[in-house]
Amino acid sequence: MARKTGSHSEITGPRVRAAAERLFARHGFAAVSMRQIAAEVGVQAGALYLYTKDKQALLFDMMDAHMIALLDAWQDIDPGGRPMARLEALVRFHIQFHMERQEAVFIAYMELRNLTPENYVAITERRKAYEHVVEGILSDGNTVGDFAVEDAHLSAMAVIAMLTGVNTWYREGGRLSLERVEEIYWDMVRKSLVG
Amino acid sequence: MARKTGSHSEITGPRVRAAAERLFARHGFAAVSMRQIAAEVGVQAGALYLYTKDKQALLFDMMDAHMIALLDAWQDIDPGGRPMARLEALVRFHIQFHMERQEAVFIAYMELRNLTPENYVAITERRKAYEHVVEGILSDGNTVGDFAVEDAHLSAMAVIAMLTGVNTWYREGGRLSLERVEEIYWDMVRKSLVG
DNA sequence: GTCTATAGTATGATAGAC
DNA sequence: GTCTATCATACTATAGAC
Repeated sequence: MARKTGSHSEITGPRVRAAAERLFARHGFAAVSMRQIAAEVGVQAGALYLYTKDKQALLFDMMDAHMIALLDAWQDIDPGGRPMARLEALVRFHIQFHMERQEAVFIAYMELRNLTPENYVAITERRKAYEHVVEGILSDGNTVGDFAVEDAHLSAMAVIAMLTGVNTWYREGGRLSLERVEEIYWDMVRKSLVG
Repeated sequence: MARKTGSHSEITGPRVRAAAERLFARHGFAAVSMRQIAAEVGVQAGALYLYTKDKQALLFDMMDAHMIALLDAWQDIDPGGRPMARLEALVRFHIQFHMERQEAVFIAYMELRNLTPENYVAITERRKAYEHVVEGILSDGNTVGDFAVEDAHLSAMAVIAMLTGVNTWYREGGRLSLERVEEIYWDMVRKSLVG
């Protein structure tokens, strides 16, 4: 019992980050005030600075955590083996991971321009690392004959844009289950990459 | 010579809209002040209200004009005839149109959440009209045997996301000409939609 | 048509009481 | 750890001079 009564650092910290993520996703980083975030958490504006250096750090930390989570999760799931099998796993993983974190994904795409130059570089590096994963699978697939793409980088960008686009239109409880969506997207992706 | 000396309404109005578009695209609607727009144009902040009702109207008007331009331009270009030919025309048109108006496209996607509820509905209706164009071509293509898609709406959304994604990575003077990019994207789109 | 001045309010961040 | 109070600054929009 070394901790003081009334110390909620481990509870309030995550709540601040969650509130900021929700509000940034809904209204945009620039449109949200520290007072709004504080109100959502149930503390005063000044108290937020116990959990974050400033508003910029709040944004950067959540974007960086998101990108790291994306890269780590793929590392864990990557089945290895044939490029065709790896890409199918990636398509399903990408759709699931992005649908489960709609708010973080939204922020990661929309708020790049609100990062300081150094923070922008850091996040862009992480994004490139993910794009490189996809590009690598397509290149390998070209080599072993699983795919026949003219330009692995272009095709990687096309595939990523297509998959992330699910977030903009899919709504739970609609006509199609997410599993069905994964199925059809994988079918489209596969066909688009073979001779 | 009915106009007063010093009257520049027809000149300043468009300059205000152009400056706003440039600044909103670069920094985001919420992050841009009326003072910044005025400075860019070379007038005082108060003078902007001669050319727009308020900041919201500035945003809505540019988004609405963009969506109308998109729909009108396709109407003019649509070759009719077989769905396969129409879709190829649309793929090339979409890439070209969106690449030529990067700032307007960026705003149309990013600033939806900064529209008032009524304005949001209006823009969303225009967007749906465009999506309906693509979906219609795919449905017709299913009927006449040009395409074999399981769900025309899903495939329309997938195609649109893929094509608009070009804006996020293509840079003029890079490895590939835009014509080459159109070629490869059309190849991917076509293959993804046939048996 | 554009200016200056200003009303009224909100902002990010900090200092110091408890 | 959280509060209140506050600094210094910025904001949108309007009024009224020219």
